[in-house]
Amino acid sequence: MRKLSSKIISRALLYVRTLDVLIGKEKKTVSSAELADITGLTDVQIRKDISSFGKVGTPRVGYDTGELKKTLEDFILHKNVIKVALFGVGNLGTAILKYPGFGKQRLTIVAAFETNKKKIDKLINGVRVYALEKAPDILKKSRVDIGVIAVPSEYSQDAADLIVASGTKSIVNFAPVTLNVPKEVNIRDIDLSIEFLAAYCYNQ
Amino acid sequence: MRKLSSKIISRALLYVRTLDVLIGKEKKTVSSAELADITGLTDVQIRKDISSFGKVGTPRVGYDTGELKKTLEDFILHKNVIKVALFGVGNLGTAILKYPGFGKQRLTIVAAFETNKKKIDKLINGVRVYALEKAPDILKKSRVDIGVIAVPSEYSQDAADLIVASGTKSIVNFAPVTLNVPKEVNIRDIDLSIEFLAAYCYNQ
DNA sequence: TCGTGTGAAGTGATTCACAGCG
DNA sequence: CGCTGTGAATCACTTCACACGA
Repeated sequence: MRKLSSKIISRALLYVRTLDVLIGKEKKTVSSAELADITGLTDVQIRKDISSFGKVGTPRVGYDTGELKKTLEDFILHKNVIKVALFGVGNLGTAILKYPGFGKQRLTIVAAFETNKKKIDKLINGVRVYALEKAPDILKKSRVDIGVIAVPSEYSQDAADLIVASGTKSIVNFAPVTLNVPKEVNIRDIDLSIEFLAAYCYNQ
Repeated sequence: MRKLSSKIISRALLYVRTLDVLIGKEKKTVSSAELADITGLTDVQIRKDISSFGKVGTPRVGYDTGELKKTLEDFILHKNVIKVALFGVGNLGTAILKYPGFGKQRLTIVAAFETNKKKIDKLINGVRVYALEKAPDILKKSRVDIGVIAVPSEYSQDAADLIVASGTKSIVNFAPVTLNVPKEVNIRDIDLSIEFLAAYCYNQ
């Protein structure tokens, strides 16, 4: 199996999200043109993407919504539960803990880590907040798939080091800092300032 | 002037962020190789990007940090203050209001809108929270550059409609929904579930 | 005929290789 | 030399055009 590009993966996840809505509406089949209409992409691109996961469409009918969703999820996720560990329970971290969308997408936050004593040992939306020092132990026990960094910039590299040391190979970084990690670790940077400005600049 | 791609813009903003740090450290000049080392990109790409904004480097010395930052900012931002209006003051919206990074990047949140009466008229981090119904009036008065959608999915299209009606041409959307807007409006979607899963999938 | 699947063509982005300049 | 700037080549992605199957 060849490595899928980051772009195809993001679109595939968008298809899964869309199919989820359609399935909720009891829609049994969907054409690439309908998916294109909902997602804002083109029908050809959607067919091309889907074909790279193995063919599942029926000419003149389209795709079976449930089957397509399962095909995509199985192909790109491989497992039923993706475990997340969160570093930093400030405003953004708390927002992530309370984010309602994760359940549907097989995502579970298994632990959060903080240095602020007032927050340690609290339970937020069912997730336990631990002292940062407990991270190595806890990460060793429950192998997590993704480490999320929502700590202040000064501590973001420390958080990254903890995540890397635990063997986790994927990081989502909200700190406006470029982190140093081994090349086998994948980082997805989300710098809110850059995202906002990029949205604006693109139209200038 | 030709239209810059979204990718170049994001990288340029990353250079600005990096230059900001270097300037804070009193560094006067920087080479493309150093920038490459800090940002994780290649030196050639950085030179190519910079050259598309007009040449400013000196052979054997590199770029003047202050001058380069100014060139990039002036070229892509065009103005000194980028105004943001926020829709939704839930967990994520509050995190955005309290996000410390905006000041440095010429971003200012000028108003927030909510339906929850308990939050209306409050001041969060210096930003006034208004009833959603006030949005058309307020947006008309203070022309904002970016509308940020952090409301529950069900109301995200309504928020988008208000933003579009006000004449704002850039939207950052955190709701896991594909919004319908005229083609001259640029939307940047940030679906946390998709971002998290994409970070994970890319390594599988 | 309608909608899928896909090789081929086209477009856009990145990397290479090297010219130019202090 | 060391570092920038850039045409040329390569690579990646998207769109086109059309074959095929129910």
